[in-house]
Amino acid sequence: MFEDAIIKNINQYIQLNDIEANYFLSLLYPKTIKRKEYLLRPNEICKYESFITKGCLRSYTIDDAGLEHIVMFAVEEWWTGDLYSFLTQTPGNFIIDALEDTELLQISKDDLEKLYECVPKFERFFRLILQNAFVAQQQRINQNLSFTAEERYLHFIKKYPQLEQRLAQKQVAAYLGITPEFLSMIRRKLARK
Amino acid sequence: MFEDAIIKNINQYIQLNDIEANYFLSLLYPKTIKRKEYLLRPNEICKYESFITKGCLRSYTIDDAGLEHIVMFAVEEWWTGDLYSFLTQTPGNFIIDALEDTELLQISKDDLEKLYECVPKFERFFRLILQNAFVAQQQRINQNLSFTAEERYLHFIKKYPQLEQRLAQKQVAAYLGITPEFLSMIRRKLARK
DNA sequence: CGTCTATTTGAATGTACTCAAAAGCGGTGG
DNA sequence: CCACCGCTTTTGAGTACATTCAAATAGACG
Repeated sequence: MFEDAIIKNINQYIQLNDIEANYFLSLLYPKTIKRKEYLLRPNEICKYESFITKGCLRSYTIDDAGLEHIVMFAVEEWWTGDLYSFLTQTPGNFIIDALEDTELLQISKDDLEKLYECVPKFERFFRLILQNAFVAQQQRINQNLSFTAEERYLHFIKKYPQLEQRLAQKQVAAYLGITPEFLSMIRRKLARK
Repeated sequence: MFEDAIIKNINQYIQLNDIEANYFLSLLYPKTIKRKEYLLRPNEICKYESFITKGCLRSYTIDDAGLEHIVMFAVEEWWTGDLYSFLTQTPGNFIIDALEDTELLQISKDDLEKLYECVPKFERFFRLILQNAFVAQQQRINQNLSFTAEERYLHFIKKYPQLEQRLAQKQVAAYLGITPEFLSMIRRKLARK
């Protein structure tokens, strides 16, 4: 059951009894999206935070020149969404679409607020999730400031070895902040060694 | 009183009664550090998260070439610390020092855990703080990917107009991810318009 | 199998860096 | 109060990392 995965995941952070777990599950909407379909279209309001049970998504922007820049990937056991848009319920900056056929469990802002009221332990759960995400982002910012493109690439494949297999190089380049051509050159150079 | 500032700040997010507020205040250690002194030395374990009542700090790394890269500034009403080091109580990656004479209120990890137990509302408080920090970081990552140095500079002075006044250009450059020389060129070019 | 997209390769270009030196600024002590 | 010292900022020339544009090749999907 897809519901098992999310409860198991949550139990790594907080302890839920059956009533709490079932209440939480009752708030979730399952959704499937196919590869290349949108979870969040440009300028759309983000109505749900989504927990991924299967598949892979990217959150990205498109700049004035039409180039895509990937802010995050999300795979199984990760939460995704445009948090700013979700919190403010105003149109966001990010676009989210599927890089693989994907299955999600979604929770709306109202239901999440209710959940915080009824089961305050979830405040803790999402605080812990956010702490981890904050630390990871801070490290990424530091790397973007400190590392060359080649160093960032080497760090990426070391940190997420399984993820690189699932992604087109183009997507990796858009995440690292370089052009696909330059990533291709970096890989050629590394392969010659 | 410096204690007023932090309670006022917290009351913007959660409602504390006097008992809760006083309990929280009892867990805080005041500290002052002078300009150029360290809050966190290289490879030191981060024992406290710190709320700034006066002054300005920077969290940064030094790369192999000896260059400094600033991950965040922190001024009045902000929390700072090396969250990874604080959570794991292992040596961290960041160095924190004061850019101005600074006054802080510090809380230890043990006391913070106690606080979460005794006053669970603080789970909510720090979740909300982290949400905001997460959103801000995500936007910064996107800008580092999408914008030129000039665009990043213009965005920075627009977003933190009062902060630029307090910082040496060198520090701004280390935050934007460029050399001081190049920031100087950007400013000259902008001034000519 | 054919079409469309991703990847590779190369040449020319641009953005930002390095190194070096001069000028400016702020704090401190005489 | 001025002079000096150290650090920051400015300026310029040469360089390196990464991009752009274009074309060829490879690969994925219907």
